[in-house]
Amino acid sequence: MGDDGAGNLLVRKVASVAKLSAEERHALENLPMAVRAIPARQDIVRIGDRPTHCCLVLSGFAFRYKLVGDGRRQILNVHVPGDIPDLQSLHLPVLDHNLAALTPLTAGFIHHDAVHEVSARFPRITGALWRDTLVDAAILRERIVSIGQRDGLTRTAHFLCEIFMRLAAVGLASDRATAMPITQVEIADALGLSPVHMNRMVRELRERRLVTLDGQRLEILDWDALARLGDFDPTFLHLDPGDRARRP
Amino acid sequence: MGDDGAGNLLVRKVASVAKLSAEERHALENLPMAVRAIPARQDIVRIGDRPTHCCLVLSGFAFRYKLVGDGRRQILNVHVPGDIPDLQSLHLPVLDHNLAALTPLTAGFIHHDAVHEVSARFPRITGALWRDTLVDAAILRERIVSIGQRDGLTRTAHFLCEIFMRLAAVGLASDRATAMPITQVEIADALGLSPVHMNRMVRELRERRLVTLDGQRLEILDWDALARLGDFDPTFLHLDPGDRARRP
DNA sequence: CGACCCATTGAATATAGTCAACCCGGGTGG
DNA sequence: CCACCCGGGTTGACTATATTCAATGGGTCG
Repeated sequence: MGDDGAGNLLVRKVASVAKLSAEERHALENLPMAVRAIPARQDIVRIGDRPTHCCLVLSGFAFRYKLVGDGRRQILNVHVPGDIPDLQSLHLPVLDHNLAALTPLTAGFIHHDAVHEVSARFPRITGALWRDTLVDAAILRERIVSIGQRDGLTRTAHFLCEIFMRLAAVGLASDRATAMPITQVEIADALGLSPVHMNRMVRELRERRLVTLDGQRLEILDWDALARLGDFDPTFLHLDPGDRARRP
Repeated sequence: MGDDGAGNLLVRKVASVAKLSAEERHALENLPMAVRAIPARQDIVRIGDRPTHCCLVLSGFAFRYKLVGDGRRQILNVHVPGDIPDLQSLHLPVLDHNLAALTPLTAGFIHHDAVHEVSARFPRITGALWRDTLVDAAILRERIVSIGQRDGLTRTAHFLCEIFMRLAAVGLASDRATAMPITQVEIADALGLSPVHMNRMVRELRERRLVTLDGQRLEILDWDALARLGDFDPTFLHLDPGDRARRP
């Protein structure tokens, strides 16, 4: 039941939207949750599945992806601690994409029934969860814009800004650096670029002294220049003012 | 209050998810709704706005889009009658994209308060509306896959399949044809292709005798071949079995 | 040590973008 | 009534961004 962080991530997420009553907080903290460790690169749920649980990322990164006819992979979104990547399975019974661990992961699995129950008792919790899926959609929209209209370099800069801000919003980034255990191949698959081209874009950003990125750690050397180059406007993240203040 | 179709579109959408009680049906049918006609190409709400109403498309097409730094436009999704394109404004107060009429449009505007109220009284209506935003997100995910991984021809074929099926699902397509008043420039902006290239893709589909498309009407000449070419699997539309049966 | 994954780089190629021109139909105004 | 204009569609020619192919090096882990 992990009160050492597990429930708190949920409480925090919901509390960032609506002030919680003691009752609501109690209900969230006591949601029955099965905590599991998942090795890197392992699928958690697959396209076509009918999940019975929601998956709350406790530590590590997860990602969702789809494969196309000729075997190529598109990564849809990367998920950081505090995210509930498959929340949509509450109302869309069959999964239309895969969810996998990007790094070694600990995740809490909460039965749909339990979520429905809390949600029925506390409308504001429903609202907060719904909102969470809407922010996910907003991120998807911005990704469409990036892939559809921005060139490789802009796209890459934008992505790094986005991930950095999302990590900062959950307290996982320092002023200018954060753990970022994601390979170039994976970023490439997320941005619709080839791995080779991705590598060149990363090199370019490095040579321009905007970031360092080594597969384990992302360091922002010049946030303003990076955001300008990446055409990055954080509105789409719908961060609350408190989180937004944490901008580097 | 338009019982001549207006409320019914809502009733139908919700009823396709959960069997409605007489009470629920009554509440939906009597949602106060301001019906307005909007000329083609006019913005309805803009990025940065804080909408107070939700917009239900009654007839005509709408679309959502974003502009990037250098003026290019990315169309995020096209909306058909029955859609509520800005439902997310219920929980995300500031809009992160624009909504506009693609064709002359009639739309019903329902105050957020009214939606919240019905939603508070009838959890299944909440669920159905939430679900609606989730299907929108599923469409966005598939769009990411298309733009990120599929070449121009595949992408175009996929898009035509998608739109056709969505129109068929709301009864707006015959066996093999449907009204489709969308220009090539708009399809191009939706798929992240240049207008010139879009034109060539349309020509190619026409020359292969898969579709005819003239800016007013889409006719499917060979659904199976088109779906195969477009790598189209309708799972992501999350249509209910009844609608799915209407496959051409 | 060898296998493997990831990063890196050069060279050739391809898909898609840009530029520019032309056509057509419909609406407008002289 | 006809000339003009405008939006949308169409096409050719050229260019560019990004992909593919191929090869190499550096870690890490059995």
